[in-house]
Amino acid sequence: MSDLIKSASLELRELINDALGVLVAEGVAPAEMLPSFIIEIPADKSHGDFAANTAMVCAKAFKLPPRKIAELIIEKIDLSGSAFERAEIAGPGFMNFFLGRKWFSDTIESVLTEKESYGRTDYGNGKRILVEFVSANPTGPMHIGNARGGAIGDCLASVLDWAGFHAEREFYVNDAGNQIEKFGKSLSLRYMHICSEKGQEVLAKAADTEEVCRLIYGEEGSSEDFPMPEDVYLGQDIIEHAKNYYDLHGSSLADVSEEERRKALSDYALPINIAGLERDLKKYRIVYDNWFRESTIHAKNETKLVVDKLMEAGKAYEQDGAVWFRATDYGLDKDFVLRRSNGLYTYIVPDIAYHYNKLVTRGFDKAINVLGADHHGYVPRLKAALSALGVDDSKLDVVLMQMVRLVRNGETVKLSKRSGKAITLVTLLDEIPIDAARFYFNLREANSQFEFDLDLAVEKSSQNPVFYVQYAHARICSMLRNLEAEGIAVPENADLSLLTDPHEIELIRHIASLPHEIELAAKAYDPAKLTKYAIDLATLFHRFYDSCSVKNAGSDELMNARILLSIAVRQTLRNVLTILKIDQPEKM
RNA sequence: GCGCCUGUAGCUCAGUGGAUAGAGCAGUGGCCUCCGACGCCAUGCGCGGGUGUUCGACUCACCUCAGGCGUACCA
Repeated sequence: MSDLIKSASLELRELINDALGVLVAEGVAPAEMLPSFIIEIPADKSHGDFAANTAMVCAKAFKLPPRKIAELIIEKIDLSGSAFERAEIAGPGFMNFFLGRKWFSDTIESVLTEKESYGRTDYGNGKRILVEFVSANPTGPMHIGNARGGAIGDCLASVLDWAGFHAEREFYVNDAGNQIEKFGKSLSLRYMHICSEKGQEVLAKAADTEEVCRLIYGEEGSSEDFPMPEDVYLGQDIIEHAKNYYDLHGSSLADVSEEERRKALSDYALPINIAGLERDLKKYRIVYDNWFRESTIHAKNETKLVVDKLMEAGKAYEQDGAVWFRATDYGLDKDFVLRRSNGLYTYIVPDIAYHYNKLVTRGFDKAINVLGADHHGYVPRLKAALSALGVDDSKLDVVLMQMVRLVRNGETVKLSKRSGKAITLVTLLDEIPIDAARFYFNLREANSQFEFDLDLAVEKSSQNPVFYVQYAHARICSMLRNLEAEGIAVPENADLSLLTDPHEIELIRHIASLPHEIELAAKAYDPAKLTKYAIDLATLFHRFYDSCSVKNAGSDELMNARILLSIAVRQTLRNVLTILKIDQPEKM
C-alpha cells in the first residue's frame, strides 16, 4: 500500500518546517507559534507538483513581504535526497515544488508491484462502517431512485473498503408496519376482484396472467368494475400476486375474514417480493452482507423498549393519548409522536431501535445511510432520539441524494406513484447496459439533482462516458496483443526515467493520485470522484497514445518504458473499474 | 411562514479560501500510406443578485431572488 502523493506531501511539510526552525534559531523569524500553512496540488501544472502558501500566511508574523520570506525558506531547504528536484517562487509568494524523476519511476513501479491492490490505503484503520442503502419497500418493485441509491451505496462501500475501512452492506427490509398492512389490503382487494363475477369473466377470456393483470388494471388502476380506494397500491404486480395465489389455492380465501385473507396473501407475496429484490439487485451486481428485517425489531418488542427508555429518561411524555418525543430539547422546532393514540407506533420508533442496534448492539463505529432527499427532515429527528438514548449521534451519517429527473424526448417524465407506473430498476436494466447504469448514476455526486436522459442512455452509444473509459482499456489490451504478435514481449523492467514527455508526466502524476483520490472519495462519501478519475485517466492515456508512439518509440529502451507505463495505466483503470464494478473489456 | 438542498459556458455538470474558473455533450474547423478515428487537436469575455470577513472569495457569513424537497397521531 503506497500513497506517493501523500508521502511526498508529508516530506515537503517536514522540509518546510525544518527550514522554519532554522530561521527561528537564527532569529530571522519570530519564535512564537507560526500560523499553519497549506500544501496543495496546483490546478495549473506549470505551478509545480505541490505548492505551499507558507510565506503568505507568515507575512504578518515575519513582518516581511511574502516573496522575501519564500526566498529565505527556500534557501534553507535542502532538496537533495528528497522526492523533489527543484523549487521556485511564484505569484504573490507561493513556493512551488517539482518532483524528481525517481518519484515518477517509483510510481509506475509501485503500480506494477501492487497490481490489483494498487490504490488501497490503510486510512480507515479497519474501522467498522455499516452502509445501508436502497432498503426499498418489499411491497413492490424497485424504481429509478433505488437504481441511483444502489449504485451510489454499493460503490461507496467499495470505496470505503479500499480506503482501509471494514465496510458492510446492509438492506433494511420493511417487512412490518403500515406499508405491510397496506400491502395486505391491496392484495385482498385484488384477490376479491378476481373472485368476483367480473373477475371470473376476465379470467375466462384472457390468454395469460399478464393479460388478466392488464384487464383488471384498466387505464389507471381503478375502474368501475374493479374499484380501488385512495390509500392502496395500484401496481399490476399486486394483481399478479393475487392471480398467482388464486391459481394455486382457488377462491379458498373468499369467505374467510378480511384479516385472515390479508395475512394469508401478504405471507404468500412478501417472501416472493423480497427474493425478487435480492435477485434484481444481484443482477445489478449488488450483494449485501446483511438483510436486516424490521420484523425482528417487533419480535423482540424493541419498539416498546425504546419508548419506555425515553419515558424513563424524561425525554418523552404523554399528551392527548399519544406519546411524544421532546424534540425541542434537541433544537428541533416541534416535538413528534412516537406512539399514536390508537396504540400504534409511528415509523420512526422501529427506525430508532434499528439504529440503536447498528451502533450499540452491533457496535459499528459508523453507520451511513443513503437516503432520498425527501427524508432530510427525518434525519435530525432520528439523531435527536439516538442522543436521548445516549448514542453519539455523530456516528450516524447520511448521504442524501436528490431526486432523479427522468427526461424523454427532451421532456420531463411525470411519474405517478399512485398508479404504480414508475420505471422500475428491472425495466431500466433491460433497456441499458448495467455498466452504463452503474457508471451513469455515479457520474454526479449524490447531492445534485440528477437528470437521466432515457433516450441517451438507451442509445448505447459513445455518448456515455463509460464507453470512453472502457475503450481506453481495450485499446491498451489491443496494443499489447499486437506487440506480442510481432514478437515484442513485455519487458521485466525498463529505464522508466526515459519517460519525460509532458504527456507521460501528466499521465504518471494522475496514476499516482489514485490512492489519494480514493481517500478523498471516502472522506466525502462521494464515489462520483472515481468516475471522474477514470474519465481523466482515459483522457490522459488517449493523449499519450496519440502523441507518444509505443511501437515506434525510436529506441527499444523507450518502447519498453512506454509498455510498462501502458500496463500501469491498464492496471489503474482496472482497479478503478473494479471499485465501480464495471467490466473491463479487452476488445470492443 | 419555518427548515434542508441547489443556482457556474447553449445543455449536463466539476471546482479542497489561493495564482489566467474547468470537463463532457451540442456547434465550427483540422488530423488516419504511421501501435484501434468508439481517438486526438483547435475554437468559449460563464460563477443568480447584493453587502461583509480576508493579503486573497465560485468557495466563508448575512441579506435577497429563483427552483427542488420537507414541515402528518403517512412511511
